[in-house]
Amino acid sequence: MTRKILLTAALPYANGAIHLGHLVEYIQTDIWTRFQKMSGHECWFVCADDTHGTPIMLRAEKEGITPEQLIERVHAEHARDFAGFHVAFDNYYTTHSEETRHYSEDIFTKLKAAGLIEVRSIEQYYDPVKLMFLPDRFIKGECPKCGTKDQYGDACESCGAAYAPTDLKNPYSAVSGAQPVLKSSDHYFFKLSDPRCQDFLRQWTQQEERLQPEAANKLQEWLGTPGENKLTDWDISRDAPYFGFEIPGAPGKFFYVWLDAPIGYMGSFKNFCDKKGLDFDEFWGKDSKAELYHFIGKDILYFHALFWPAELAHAGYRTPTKVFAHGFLTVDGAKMSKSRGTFITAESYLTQGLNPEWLRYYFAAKLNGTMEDIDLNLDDFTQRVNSDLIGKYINIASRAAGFVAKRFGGTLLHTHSSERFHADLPGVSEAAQEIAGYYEARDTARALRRVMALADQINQYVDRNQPWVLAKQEGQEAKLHEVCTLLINAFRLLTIYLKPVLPKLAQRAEEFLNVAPLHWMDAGHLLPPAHLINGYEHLMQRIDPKQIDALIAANRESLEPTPTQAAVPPAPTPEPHSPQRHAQHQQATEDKVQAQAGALEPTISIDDFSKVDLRVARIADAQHVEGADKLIRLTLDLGGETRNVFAGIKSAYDPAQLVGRLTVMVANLAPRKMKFGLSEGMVLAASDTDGKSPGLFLLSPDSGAQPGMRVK
RNA sequence: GGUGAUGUAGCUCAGUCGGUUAGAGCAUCGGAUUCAUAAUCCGGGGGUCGGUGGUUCAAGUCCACUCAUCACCA
Repeated sequence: MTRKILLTAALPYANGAIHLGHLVEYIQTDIWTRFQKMSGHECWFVCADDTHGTPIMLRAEKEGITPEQLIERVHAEHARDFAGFHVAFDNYYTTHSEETRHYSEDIFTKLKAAGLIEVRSIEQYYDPVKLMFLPDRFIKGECPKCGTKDQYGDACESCGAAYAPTDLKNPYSAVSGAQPVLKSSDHYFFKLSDPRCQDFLRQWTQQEERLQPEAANKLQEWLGTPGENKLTDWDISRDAPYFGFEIPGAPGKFFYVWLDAPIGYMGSFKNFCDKKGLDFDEFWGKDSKAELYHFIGKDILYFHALFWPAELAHAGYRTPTKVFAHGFLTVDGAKMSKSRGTFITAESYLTQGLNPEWLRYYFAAKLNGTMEDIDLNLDDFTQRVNSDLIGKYINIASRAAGFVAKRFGGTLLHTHSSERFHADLPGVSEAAQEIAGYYEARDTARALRRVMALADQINQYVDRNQPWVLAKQEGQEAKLHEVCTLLINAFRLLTIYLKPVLPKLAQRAEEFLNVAPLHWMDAGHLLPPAHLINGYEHLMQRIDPKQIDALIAANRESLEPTPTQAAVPPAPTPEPHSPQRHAQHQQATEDKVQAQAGALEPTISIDDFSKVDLRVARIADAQHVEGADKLIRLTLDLGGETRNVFAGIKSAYDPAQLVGRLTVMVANLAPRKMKFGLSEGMVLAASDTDGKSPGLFLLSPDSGAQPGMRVK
């Protein structure tokens, strides 16, 4: 029976490069798609760039381009990276499309008609300089719990406390540095707390095989017991300025990016239907019989297993058949790290000349359909790929091909060899069904273990029959021909089993075997008698450990700010939103630790330190410097003495907001003549050591300090 | 802090309903082999199954506690 299947992978955010962490998901989904297509089902795999939200808007602004230009450029980069790893989407679209707008408005309107949308006034931090409301991740300040400075508005990276941005002490805007003010505004909410949603989700999430058991547990936790009403309403609007879709009938209000992101699945598929002449409603209509699967990272389970099905169900659409969540990727047992060179982008992997199918194979060998994290162990990666793919699988073709070409003119045995095959290599063709079951269950690790066990069995067969001995013996021609024919057939079967994982290699193998593209069904028969194969060319190179070293080195080097990067400071870490954001967040935390621990200056004595005369200074005046890009002219009051200092802090501070505040300066620094005048000292400010993380932060003494006090 | 997971050989992982002496691949050591781009085959060594306690005729598996790691807490 032909199934109708629609698959999605999570939408990557149009604000950064695809990296190895992303690829876990796209490769996993691609393997499943290819398996279903090979099995003869009607299967479509759609995805899109997730293009809306504050981070995109600000990033474009910093680059001096429009958001549309930014997302178009990133779309091309993403599409290139995915193609490079043989991730074969049927449609790779964008959420910034008329289709996605249409379904966003449609779903919103229907939810509103159902009484599930409510307008409520909420108070939020507002940046008075930038004239915009600030998302949590764009407000920084001191952790209300442990006092650590420069923490984001949602959680403390030092003590792990979670809180509201309004809880932060001494908050400031990560966009302008200004102190935010509280301002109220009307927001639209999706009433997830409505009994209809709670009841629906309680039933939907616990349905058999809807979610993985671990995920269902997690949902149970979020939902609470019946009557507990743990779900709260979801804020789905954002105020202008915002890059996204304006809400119909609500000027200046936009759909929150997380509302239209999953709707982008529909938008992409609608766009595909229009190009292909497919019936959209057959897949998304309320009574659709088609299967709909979302592959996601475990971090966005909340959105896909709560908001999304609740929205769909109450807007008159079908809900997902299943949601498959996977874990995160670690490299050598640790979070990906730029300083260690393990934050590896898809692009660098490819430009370093590594074969994408190595990674596809390794990920597949690790993925088992659960939410567990998977580790890319670089030594294991090298050994496993070399041993499994080259030593075991490809070697089978290589061992037989020479004899077939030299002794039999490339022709296989002229008689049917099926009986002999099943007797000498029992189970090799029968394993097709078992392996298919593992693929279906997304347990590719088990599927590949099974395939490699078959490869071992086949290599043992070679050693038992010693074709190189037969080749030298009189009258053993027929036996040699038979052994080689069996081997070529065995190789063909393994190629079928590996094809979802290794599409490109399988294609080359098909050329060698001189056969049409292989389908799963083809495992049911062998090559015909007297089949002619082509000359063997080595199908895949081994991984040279030096290539891995070079890859790590290249990704470590990329930390050095290039001219382009220096001109375009990266945006603050955006709101948690997608696997990519999660990874960025991980990496930011990790690098902070690395910078502190790794890049310290050599030890100095207390006497050395005493030579630096640090003083508390009051900023008496601050002025823009005509003709200077980075400088602000500060007049510093040292309690009786004033100094003129040029500080390179224009990127982070507005002169007006500096006047009156206290800071710390080096009072005995040799005066320096600058283009704009004499600078008599320097003020102290913190910034990221590698210039990668944004922001520049002037030091301030605690209250009570007076201008002129010595800092020691 | 609460919750959900994970912890088995040097590394990466299997281990079903509790049931023989806990398995595989890789790595390592010894041997064989030379068709195959040093690829293959045979064999050996390597484990207090995170820890403690309990249930049981029997625990990697079930229970309690505990330690470590990861994630989530909208």
